[in-house]
Amino acid sequence: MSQKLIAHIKRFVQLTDEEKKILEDYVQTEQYGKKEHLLEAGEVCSKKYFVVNGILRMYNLNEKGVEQVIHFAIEGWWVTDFFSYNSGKPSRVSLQAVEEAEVTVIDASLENELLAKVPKLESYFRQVLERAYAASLMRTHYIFNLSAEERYRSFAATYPDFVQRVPQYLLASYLGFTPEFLSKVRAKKE
Amino acid sequence: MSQKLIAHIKRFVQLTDEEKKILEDYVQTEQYGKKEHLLEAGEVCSKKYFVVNGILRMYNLNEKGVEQVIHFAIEGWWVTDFFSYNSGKPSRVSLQAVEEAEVTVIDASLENELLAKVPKLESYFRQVLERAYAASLMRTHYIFNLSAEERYRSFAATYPDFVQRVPQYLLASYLGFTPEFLSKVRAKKE
DNA sequence: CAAAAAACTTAATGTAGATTAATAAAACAC
DNA sequence: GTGTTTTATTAATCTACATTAAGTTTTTTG
Repeated sequence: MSQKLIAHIKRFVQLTDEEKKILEDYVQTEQYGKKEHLLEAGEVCSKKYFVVNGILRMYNLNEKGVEQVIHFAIEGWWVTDFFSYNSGKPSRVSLQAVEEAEVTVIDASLENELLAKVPKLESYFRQVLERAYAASLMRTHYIFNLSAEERYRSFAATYPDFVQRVPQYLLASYLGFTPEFLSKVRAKKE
Repeated sequence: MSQKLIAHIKRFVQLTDEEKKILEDYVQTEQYGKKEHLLEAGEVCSKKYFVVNGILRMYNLNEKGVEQVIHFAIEGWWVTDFFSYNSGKPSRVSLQAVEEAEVTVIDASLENELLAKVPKLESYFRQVLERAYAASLMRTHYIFNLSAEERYRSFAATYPDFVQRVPQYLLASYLGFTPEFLSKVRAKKE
């Protein structure tokens, strides 16, 4: 198991060596190539993914058949479709590696057992979710209060490296406008 | 303490009578009149609120000084500003009762103690957050994939009662368009 | 219940960003 | 390294919704 997950957990709760060992028994590492899918819409999402390296995107299709990026996950983020994961129903979203990615995985069938053995992880996941939820609310706020151009400039200023790593049409989709528009904005002045 | 919180918790974890008693020692009930503030931007948000009755809104001011509704909380929802709550820094959002509201409150200074005594609540809050987070991601998806008019119609179809209870200009703000536009949409056909 | 404030409506005008379409440049595959 | 696919650019036209502003209805308050 990657040390990155251990390091991440350490920022929220302190595990004993014993607990770390137990954790290692319950997670696996997986590798995905560029554009490979971790989950396709229609399948049940039975795993939670921690991104060790690379970038994932969660997306789905709108009525017009256009792919809409709901979310990016980068190093140090957890992703899953909680709707599907918790209900066992087929997912309506897909999860794909934008670039080559390494992930640490926990399976739904094992999670409760793990959490029972290492209750500190309940606290860890709760805290991680608090941050993710707060960030998601803030994103909504930005969507409504910034123009498309402002959204791009503010995002690019906050995540300059990320903006370089990800294809422009995916970034445009994530920020809620067209690639053509992003192209125009970039032409103006970087 | 209201039975509604107990009932809500029961949907996620099973508390013993002993645990319920402990919980009661750590929470309080508060009552807020219409338009009364639970939290004002600039203050530190040191509480988590569970809505027993009524409607709360979380909002902040954009650069133009216009109030933007970030979130509504109705019966059975928890709200807080996690940024402020977890960091102790002043909040940038306000929390206000839209209509007379009764809330069950837990204080930040007591929460860890309570969670230590009743670890099941870690699990409860984790599960509640998973839902809230998933809902927030879905909202983002709707914002980008539905037109303003579709967003209103879909929201009104899903929450017909809520749409009646809340002033139109707040609903418009929450859905990300102007009250004038909502007025026009409603005039067309309900 | 009268006056003031708050919330809602209507209509004219303006604009950010979508759409379409065609071309160009990268990235990929054999 | 040449052909093919994927991604990015540019420009003309179009539209959903914002803005402004004036008027109306509803709610609140003393």
